[in-house]
Amino acid sequence: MQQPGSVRLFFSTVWHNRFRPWSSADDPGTALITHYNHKWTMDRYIRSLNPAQHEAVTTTKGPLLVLAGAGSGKTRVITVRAAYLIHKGVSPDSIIAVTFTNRAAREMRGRIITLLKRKKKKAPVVSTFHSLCLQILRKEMKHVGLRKNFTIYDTSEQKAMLKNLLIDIRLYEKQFKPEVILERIGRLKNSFITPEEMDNSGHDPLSIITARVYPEYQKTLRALNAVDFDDLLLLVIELFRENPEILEKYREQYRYIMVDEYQDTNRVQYTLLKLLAGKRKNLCVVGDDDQSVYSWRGANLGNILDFEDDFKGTKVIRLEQNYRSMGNILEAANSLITNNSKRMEKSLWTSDGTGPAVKIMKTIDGEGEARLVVSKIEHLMNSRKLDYKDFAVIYRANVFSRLFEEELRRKRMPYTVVGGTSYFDRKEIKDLASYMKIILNKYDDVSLLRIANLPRRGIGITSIGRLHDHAGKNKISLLDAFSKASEVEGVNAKTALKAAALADMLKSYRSVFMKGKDMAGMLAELVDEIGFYDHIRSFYKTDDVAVKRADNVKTFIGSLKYYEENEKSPSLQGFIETLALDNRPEKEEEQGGVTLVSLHSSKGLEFPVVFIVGVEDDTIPHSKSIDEDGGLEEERRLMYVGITRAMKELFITYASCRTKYGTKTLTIPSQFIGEMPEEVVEHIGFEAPAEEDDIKDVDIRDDYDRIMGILNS
DNA sequence: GTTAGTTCTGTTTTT
DNA sequence: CAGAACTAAC
Repeated sequence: MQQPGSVRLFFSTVWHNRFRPWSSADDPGTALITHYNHKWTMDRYIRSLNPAQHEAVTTTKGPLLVLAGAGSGKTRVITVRAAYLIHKGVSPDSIIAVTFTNRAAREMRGRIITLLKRKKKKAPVVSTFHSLCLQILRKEMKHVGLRKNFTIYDTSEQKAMLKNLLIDIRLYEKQFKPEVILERIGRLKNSFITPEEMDNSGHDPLSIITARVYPEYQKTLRALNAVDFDDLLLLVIELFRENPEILEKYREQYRYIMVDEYQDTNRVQYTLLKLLAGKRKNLCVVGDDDQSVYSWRGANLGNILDFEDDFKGTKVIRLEQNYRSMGNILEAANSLITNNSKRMEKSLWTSDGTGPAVKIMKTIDGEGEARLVVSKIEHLMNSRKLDYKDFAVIYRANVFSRLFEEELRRKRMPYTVVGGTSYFDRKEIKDLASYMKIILNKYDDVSLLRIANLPRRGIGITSIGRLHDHAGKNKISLLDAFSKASEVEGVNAKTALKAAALADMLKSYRSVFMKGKDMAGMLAELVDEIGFYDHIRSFYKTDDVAVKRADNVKTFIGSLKYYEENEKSPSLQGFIETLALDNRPEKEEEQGGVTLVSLHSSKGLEFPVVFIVGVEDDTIPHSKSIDEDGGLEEERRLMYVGITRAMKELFITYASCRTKYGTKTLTIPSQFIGEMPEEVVEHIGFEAPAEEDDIKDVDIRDDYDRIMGILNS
């Protein structure tokens, strides 16, 4: 039942906390929980929820679909629900919460732990789909066709492997790039089509090549004792289907399943959930169809739209009260999203004030846009006593970040770029990781190929090719072929010696690493032995770049050390898996600067002041998306996600001229701008001056002051 | 086997 | 324009 009194009390507390003028972007839930931890009991947590949230938390049996609009306390529902279940006597071991990203998992785990602190109860498992599956595979290894120490291939390794394969079977054609074929294969795998069931009736060349290559691809992966990301889930599903008793074991184990960001699940993940839920069907999924922006990656909106049909007796709960954004922002978002036809009807509301209008600003070009946004941030910081971290600049494509980075650097303002090239994707890191992978898994030809002549040790592609062929013919691993290089035809004695030496070295490191003692020290030694720093110095022409790359290597060694010190039973395999599955540096600390982030990765974040930039036709919606089925609607959802990140103030900017691929192009404003109601927006035409000091012309000066006046009022 | 010059191609991104 | 990938000449 509803508890009006306490609801009121709770929200006024939150409001107070949150709307202390320009307070930080803390989530109200977290802030409250940490702050009042000492006196809030579970009962009060429960009563502090609004009626819909309350119902979601206390409905513990059967299938439950929570349609949670942006900023409606979705994560809070999951965390409090977990705590509630435990409070009701459910063992923490019986509960599992599944997320997509490690970031989300970490955050959720942290919040649940906070909630449970008083009770000193063990926290339930919070895991991503992939790490959950990896764990299961590891435990049930003997039932799966994998050998010990198998390797997980990331996208680039997948690509490298496929390319080699294509060359081997003489199907490598430039017009059919490995990544395109890989995408096809991925689609097949995620539709549960095995190589044997492959439909060979395709007519176009790409289909023919895919049909031909897919079985080989899968065979090769197994030969290399490797799996790709899709396999992690598929192998578990296969395991469950072939071994009902094992499935039963996990069903008994995980009696309560919760899924976050359910709109992002693909068919395979959904199947896995169905299998795990079993007859009990204690499956609680939380998501927002309006925030589904990953369909290009296989996310299936059908999963959310069909949930009710698939699980008979599903209880559907809508969370429509928004605790994040002011009225005008919400209104703009609501109005925009109603232009989508395929969606579950819901409408966000707030009991908060309307707040300032959504400001739409036009600038002459991309550079002017950056100057305008940055100077606007400067002004707001001073006038509203805001911090750098209260601002976010959100763009459609990562290339946009550069303009803003340059401008922020020029003004010496701190900033953090979210996403982009990850630290572990750096070449030098991947090189070292390949060394570690081949040391761990001697069948991992892809890794050996990568480092065979890196640093240069005189083993050229011709010799490598011969060794590779030899390995293929004799059905031995490439590493073994290296060891016996002298027996291989066409490899000259000198080269053979070098190859054998490399193999020896790798094998000797294997025994050392396997002891699991001071692996960081071992790695440092390895780096030394192969002369990696010299290699970096010669590879990168300029000194400062080389120094930076060398620093990355040191950081990498440091992260291994960190791993060893913080892991209960550290192992080489464990570290490499962390690398593959949790692709983030250890210290992902918020540096407290202005946040630069793509629309996609802004999902789940919130900021008092948000600038969505480059809101032009062909950018949002992106020209490449509109041809695709439902592409426009997905782009609209993307815009919706961006808008709903803003708490207090939202700026939407576009430039009338933009440099694309080195040429200036005239642009037109995005159609989405017109889809927001006139009552909540304010248009400001504005040409940013090059620099405040450069303004000599009085007219421009006046104009600048006038518009700044409007903006700051 | 290595290196320097040339062509091509540009979303989004987690695991 | 800029980075990757590829080709042709040392």
